[in-house]
Amino acid sequence: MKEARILLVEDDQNLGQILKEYLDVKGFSTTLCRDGRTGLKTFKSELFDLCIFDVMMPIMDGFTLAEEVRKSDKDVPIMFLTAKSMKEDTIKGLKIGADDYITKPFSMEELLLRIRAIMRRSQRGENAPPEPTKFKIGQFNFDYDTQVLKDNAEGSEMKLTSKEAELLRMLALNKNQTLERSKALKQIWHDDNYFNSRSMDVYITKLRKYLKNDEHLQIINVHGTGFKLIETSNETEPAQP
Amino acid sequence: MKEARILLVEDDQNLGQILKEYLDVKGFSTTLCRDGRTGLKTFKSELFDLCIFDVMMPIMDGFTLAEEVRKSDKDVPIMFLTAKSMKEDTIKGLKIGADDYITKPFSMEELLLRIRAIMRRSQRGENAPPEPTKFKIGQFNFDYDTQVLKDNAEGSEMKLTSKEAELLRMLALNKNQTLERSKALKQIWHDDNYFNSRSMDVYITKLRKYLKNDEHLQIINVHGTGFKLIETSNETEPAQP
DNA sequence: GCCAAGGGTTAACAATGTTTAACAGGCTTC
DNA sequence: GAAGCCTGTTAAACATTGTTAACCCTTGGC
Repeated sequence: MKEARILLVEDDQNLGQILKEYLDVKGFSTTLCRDGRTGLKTFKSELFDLCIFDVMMPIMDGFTLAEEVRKSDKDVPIMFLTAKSMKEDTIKGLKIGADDYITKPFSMEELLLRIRAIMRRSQRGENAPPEPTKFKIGQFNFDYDTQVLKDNAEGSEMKLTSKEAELLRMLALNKNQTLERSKALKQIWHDDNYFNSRSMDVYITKLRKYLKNDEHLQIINVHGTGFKLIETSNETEPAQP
Repeated sequence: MKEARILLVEDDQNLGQILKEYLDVKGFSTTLCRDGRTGLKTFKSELFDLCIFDVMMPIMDGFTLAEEVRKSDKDVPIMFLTAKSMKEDTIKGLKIGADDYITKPFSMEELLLRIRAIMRRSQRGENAPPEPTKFKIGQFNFDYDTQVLKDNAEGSEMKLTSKEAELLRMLALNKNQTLERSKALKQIWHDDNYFNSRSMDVYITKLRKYLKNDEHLQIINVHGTGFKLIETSNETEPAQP
């Protein structure tokens, strides 16, 4: 099982640092932000499995941050650190969709137990529909596990690199739909920034070359948004009004 | 449940004696040492389920002692007694792999609760389903205990070295998933650095040679991340989402 | 002690994979 | 249609991995 990523937003530098070190030692990959604004920015550019937000923070409080986060990801588990168990806070948090609360002061051990509980829960969710790893794309068979793309027309096989395979898989999973650039960047490159974005463009070019034998396949760009792998059927000639 | 053994290292004779008596009454078998040096010596010659070290001690402080102990046992739970909750101390301790802290002054009751919590935790770890040591990998049978890899197709047996066996075991445990390079290095080489990483590459080559008779087995590289042992079934039928 | 064998590491070089740079077009907006 | 960002493409630069062989060690026999 891969190292889980945690986004920790805590304005108290001391507590934040201690928590981060502790969680890192316990096998998580933790990113610490000092305030809600940088927290939100970080969340939008990287991929996390769990968010832990302090409620009382300057600039942007934990609840507001959570609401913003929910706008771009409605599933990621969120946990709040509250000064004391205030009913109002609790209710507000529940509305936003918090997964757990922990009231200061708390022991590291307790925090860890709760984190593991949440992880276990959200894993179950993932277990439900296993994502396919073998695809039929036009005249090709693509096996994500072996990273092999087979051209059924020519009978040839091409060995893809891991990045090529990951990108093609995401495109295939979203066939005929737009795959958002930032989504792919977060999942494959783990960071949505300019250089990775250009790198992704290079991979799009490579994939287009791999698929060029089948004229019914195209990877088209959706300007400012992402890419779309489209497969047009042979006999369907749509009328142009 | 067997009587748990505790190694208590505390330079304050009064406190040490009181703690020992209390713990003994509560059903533990406690060994008390007055300083880090004798503590280390004792640890190396006997078996303990838990260590409790005072941080402030002459000759050898608790952290140094813990580091030494970690060299010969990287799993035994260690708990620190600290004069006050010093942030630096906490961080230092966490890096070493402490399981808990307790700040003086503390109540006996609190200490007992924490000890039991730790015991419960480490027991859970032990109770968890024991990791398998015998694997069926494609046309091979691999026995980690005897370090023997048997080729069922040819009927031949190969004797692996310990490093080969450990690496193959980790790959087998993560079959069809990516085994992170750093994870393997930490577990098998105990240090994730450039040279060990190259050494691991050499072992990957060796394992590939061992497995090359079965064409459905591959150890493929996930660039910048690790390796994946994949076993492909004979029939390749791509799923249509 | 000396030698040989085996296991493990380091070195060296080849091959492969990924990112960055550079430049050429494209799409949008005003 | 000009300015400014986005995208397409290529090639060079950089980083990681594959492989072989030499080089340490340690161990055990003589």
